Amino acid sequence: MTVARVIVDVPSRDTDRTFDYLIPDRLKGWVEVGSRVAVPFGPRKLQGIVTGLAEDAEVEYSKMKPIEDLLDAIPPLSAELVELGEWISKRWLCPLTVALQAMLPAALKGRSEKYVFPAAGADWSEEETAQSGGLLLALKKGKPLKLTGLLQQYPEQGPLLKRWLRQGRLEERQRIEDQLSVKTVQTVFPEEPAALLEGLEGIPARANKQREALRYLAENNEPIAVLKLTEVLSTTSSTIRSLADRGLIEIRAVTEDRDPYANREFPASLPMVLTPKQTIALAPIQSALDAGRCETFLLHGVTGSGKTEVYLQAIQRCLEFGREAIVLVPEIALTPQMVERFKSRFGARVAVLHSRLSQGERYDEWRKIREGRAQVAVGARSAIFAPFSSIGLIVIDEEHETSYKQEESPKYHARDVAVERARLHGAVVVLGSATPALETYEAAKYDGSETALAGMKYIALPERVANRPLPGVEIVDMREELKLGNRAMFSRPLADAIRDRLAKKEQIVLLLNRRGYATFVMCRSCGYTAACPHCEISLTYHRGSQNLRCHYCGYSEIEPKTCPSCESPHIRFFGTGTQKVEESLAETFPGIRVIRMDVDTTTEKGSHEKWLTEFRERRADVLLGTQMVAKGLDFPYVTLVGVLAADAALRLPDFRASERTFQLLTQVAGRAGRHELPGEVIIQTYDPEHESITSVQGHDYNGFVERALILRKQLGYPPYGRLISVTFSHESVPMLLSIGERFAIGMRELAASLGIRKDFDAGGLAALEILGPVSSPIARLKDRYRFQCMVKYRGEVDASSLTSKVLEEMGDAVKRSGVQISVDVDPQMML
DNA sequence: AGCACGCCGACT
DNA sequence: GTCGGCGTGCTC
Repeated sequence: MTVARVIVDVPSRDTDRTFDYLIPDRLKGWVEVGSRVAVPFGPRKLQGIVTGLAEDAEVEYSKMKPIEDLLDAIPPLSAELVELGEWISKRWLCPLTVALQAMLPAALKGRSEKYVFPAAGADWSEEETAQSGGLLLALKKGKPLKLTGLLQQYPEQGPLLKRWLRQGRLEERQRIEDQLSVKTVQTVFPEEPAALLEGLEGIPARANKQREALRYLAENNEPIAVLKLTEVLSTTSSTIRSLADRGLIEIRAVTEDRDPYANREFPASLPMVLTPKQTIALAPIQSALDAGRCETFLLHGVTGSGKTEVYLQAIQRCLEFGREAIVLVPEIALTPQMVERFKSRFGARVAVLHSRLSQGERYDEWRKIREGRAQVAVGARSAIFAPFSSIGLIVIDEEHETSYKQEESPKYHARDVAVERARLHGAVVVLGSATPALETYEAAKYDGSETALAGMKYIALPERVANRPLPGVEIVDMREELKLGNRAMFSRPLADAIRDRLAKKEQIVLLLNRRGYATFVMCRSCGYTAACPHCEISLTYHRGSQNLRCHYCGYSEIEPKTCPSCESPHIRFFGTGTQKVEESLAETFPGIRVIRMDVDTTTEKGSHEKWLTEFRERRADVLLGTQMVAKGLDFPYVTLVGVLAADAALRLPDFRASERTFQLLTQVAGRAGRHELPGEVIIQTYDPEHESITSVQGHDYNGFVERALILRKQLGYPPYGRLISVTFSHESVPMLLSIGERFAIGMRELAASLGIRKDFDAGGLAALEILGPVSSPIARLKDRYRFQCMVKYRGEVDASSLTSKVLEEMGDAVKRSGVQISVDVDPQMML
């Protein structure tokens, strides 16, 4: 007898295993690995995913319950994606259901809903019916009604409802419901014109609208949406329905895709002639595709070197073999401009997945992929789970971007998932960047790398297309500016350059590197700084709402007029926000047209695109923003890039701070002079000697990275050592410390018992080290104190499974203590 | 994660 | 006596 192994959708350690269910006869042959099912689980009903079919059950038959329902005719996940999910859950230590859930579009995250029904055989007296004030009548109609809805509609009847439920005269039944279904449109299918004209005779003389409709349909003899038809004829749907009753037309519900790009045209584009360098870069990728070899390439190409065209032609090749391709792009760079390049080349074969689509739109794009109507998926991080069946190529553009690591569970890195998924499909991976992550670069350049990326091939694209030069970079020492008496936000060289571009009607991109430099409030008399009462974080000033807000928990308070501590009126807002820069620009350069892009101006759907279009059409002189102006934009008239506060993020307590700064500066510098007009970059800093800044000047990626790698090796940081951070949080510190200590001791003991000693390799790196517990960089969050342990280990140690073993052993004690534990394997942000 | 079961305090 | 507080344990 076949049973289904099911992972139920309960994200906890206790339930992170399969449960066996009988497959009822009516579902035989339909339930497959990857099927989404509704199953009874204890007293409730849950959604689950079938991860296996087996002949023998793990539990005795009497205990086993049948699957109650199959939620989709075609399984939303393939066996391959289920396998990938299992790999993710092991690699990043999360419950399997969390990994599987991440692969489903939000529309399929079924929720269990409860409905109230009259129980079979129950009846009510007339008096009771009257007493219920209509509630009972509504229930007896048989429509599913939710308890919460009933309470809202009949607020007086709470006690009555409760009594009848308790007496069993009313009962609750659960259903698993999708958050949304396929969109359908009522559509008119007319008969042949001749039949329609014949039908005219049978229509009463006074039914003018029906005649009109018939004549219209005889002339335009094709299916049309009911809504559209009523609009064209300025009539109502009852007219149309009458025609249907006469059998002259048929009305059917037709599924319709919500195409987010429906109103846009994409002129077809043909493959461009590659430069000799591009041809050389493409060759090894193509030969791997031709031979069906499963290989990973790092395509290291400077900004403006034409990486995208290389991707496009590799995809072309992949499609010629009848295989599919996934392209990952950082969310922020997934602009219409980017999408257009893919749509122009591959037309309707492209599906686009990103977070600015509505849930419904995303579901439709997802279905296009699963049903084989699209062969290319372009999207942000989660597009790596696109439900293709035969992937030939996975491209990750700007592979160094931190947004490829998901910060919530499952805390996966799309780059690592891509390599694993490619392995399962025998596909080629291309990682592209002007500033590859150190991990990637090391794996591509050196044999014997121990990272998950080891064995990668390195391809360089060191020149811009058409021999365009990389922009000149000038570094301005802001301390000198101060000495010369310039206390403004803009140094003299930058101000001069801005004036020059305004005169020439060229465009400017200004980057305010604001990470670690948030606008905080400080009293100049006593040094008081406004901090969140729930988190150990300074509050950020928001001018629009005139309040102070905590970016972590959302707490807000009104801006203080005097210092809450010493009552001095000299309380000031420090730091430089984009708003302040905008004001300063307006003062310094009267008449300047500025587009400001930051979280405040781009939250609205579509606003991001709107601003960029406006800038492209040269309706503004300056594009001012944070990180988001640095990524992937390509505007021909931008000839000046200015960076304010280049060093702001350098002092963050994160070993990747200088790598990040270098990458950001190089990327933003790359926005200048990408077309005919040459570009110039001016970087303002208080730390002009810092390597991450000076290296940008010489466009010296390799030099910067080689030096950075030496440092990483000395300190045992990635890519040489690897990290797992384990964060403990609780309202009380002693509890935290005791659990944290137990974890650290548990890890050391387990490692020792397995013969993993704190022995050092040739580079002086310990095989496994447990640091902490120490207070987290964010010491308190939402009223919970936070401590963390860092597991630092060499690649050959399977520290993930050690960690998971120790945490499992501690399970009961942890549960009783109420301490929350969060594990981050390969953390990208140390904050 | 829920949800039931179970064992203790403050009310009709 | 009973309503309801939340500790503990299970879910095929």
